Amino acid sequence: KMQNEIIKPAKYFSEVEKSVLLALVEKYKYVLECKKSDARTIALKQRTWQALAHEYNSQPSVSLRDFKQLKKCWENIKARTKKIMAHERREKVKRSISPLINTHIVGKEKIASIMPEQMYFLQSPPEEDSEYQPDASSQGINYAVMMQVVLLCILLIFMLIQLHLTLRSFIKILQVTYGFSLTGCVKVLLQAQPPKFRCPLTSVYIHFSLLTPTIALELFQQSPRELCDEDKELVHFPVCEGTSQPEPSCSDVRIAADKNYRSKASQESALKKMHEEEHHQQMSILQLQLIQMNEVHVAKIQQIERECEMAEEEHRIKMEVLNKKKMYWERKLQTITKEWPVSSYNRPFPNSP
DNA sequence: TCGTATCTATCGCTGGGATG
DNA sequence: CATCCCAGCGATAGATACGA
Repeated sequence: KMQNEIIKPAKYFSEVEKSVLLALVEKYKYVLECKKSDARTIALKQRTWQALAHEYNSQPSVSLRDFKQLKKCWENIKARTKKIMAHERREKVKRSISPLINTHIVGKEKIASIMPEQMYFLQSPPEEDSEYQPDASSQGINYAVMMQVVLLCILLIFMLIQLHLTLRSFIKILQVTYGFSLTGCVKVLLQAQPPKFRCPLTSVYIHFSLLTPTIALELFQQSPRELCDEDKELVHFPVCEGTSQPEPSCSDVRIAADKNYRSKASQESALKKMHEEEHHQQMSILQLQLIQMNEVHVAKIQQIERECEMAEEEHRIKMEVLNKKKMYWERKLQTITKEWPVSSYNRPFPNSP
């Protein structure tokens, strides 16, 4: 009975045990929290959990747990965190947060950061716009961002209808003014302005404030005065007010366009200026694309490094097992040679009666 | 290629036991 | 006794295998 009590692990995970588990899950989160479920990924997850359990059990001051227990514990932690953060969000909406709830789970932001796509809609809304920083380190498809893209596309279609543009002419404008395709434009828009994901309207209107003068000149031949009014209408869309700071360059262009189109005499110089600005825009977009590419490559290298670490760990475990086996057989061989030296090979077998 | 069956991981809920 | 935690269970979704 005593032995059983010693071997039997503590029923509850202590804070130390939880922090050890959390650190290990954080370490392997790219495998464990991967949403893919094909045979290869599932097998990899299984092996990773086993490796994690091995690593966990080799830590001091933790009781022995198998990987299923650890996995379940992590699921419970996730579920609790989600529940609490959802509750917090509801409370925040009601503007009455209990301080007790806030401190209930220590490091819940850390837990949430391991599974950002699961927590996106449960996180508390930002206090100030400047505080909102999307997790740049999170990899894979962010479904929330995908939703924003879909919304953005719907919004674009509505705006096209509003401006009496056909899709074909809109794409042509994009090609003429920016020199790249519609998809490229949306992509750059999203990549260039991550803090504005929560306010797609702002981004769209900033872009349109750039586009509108060109639209008028190149396609519709409207009077600059009319266009200026239209532009102003777009720029003063209520959602933009106080939600986020517009890009300085965009703002400059907008102001420049606004001023220049008020006078017919300065139209040509304004055009030139516009083209210059557009050129600058193109260059900055290219720069952003380069930065993005750079980031992708760095992330890829980090991912490979992590995979290397895991492979090394797996290799180390295998080597340990093999060495133990080797030692076992060597010992056995020693025992046999002691009992049965080569000189006395015709002696009867020791265990035989 | 499509439809169906089977398997498995994940998630949410809940009962039972431990704890204060 | 209320609360919390662990672990079991059922529902669901996605992957895979297989036959028509």
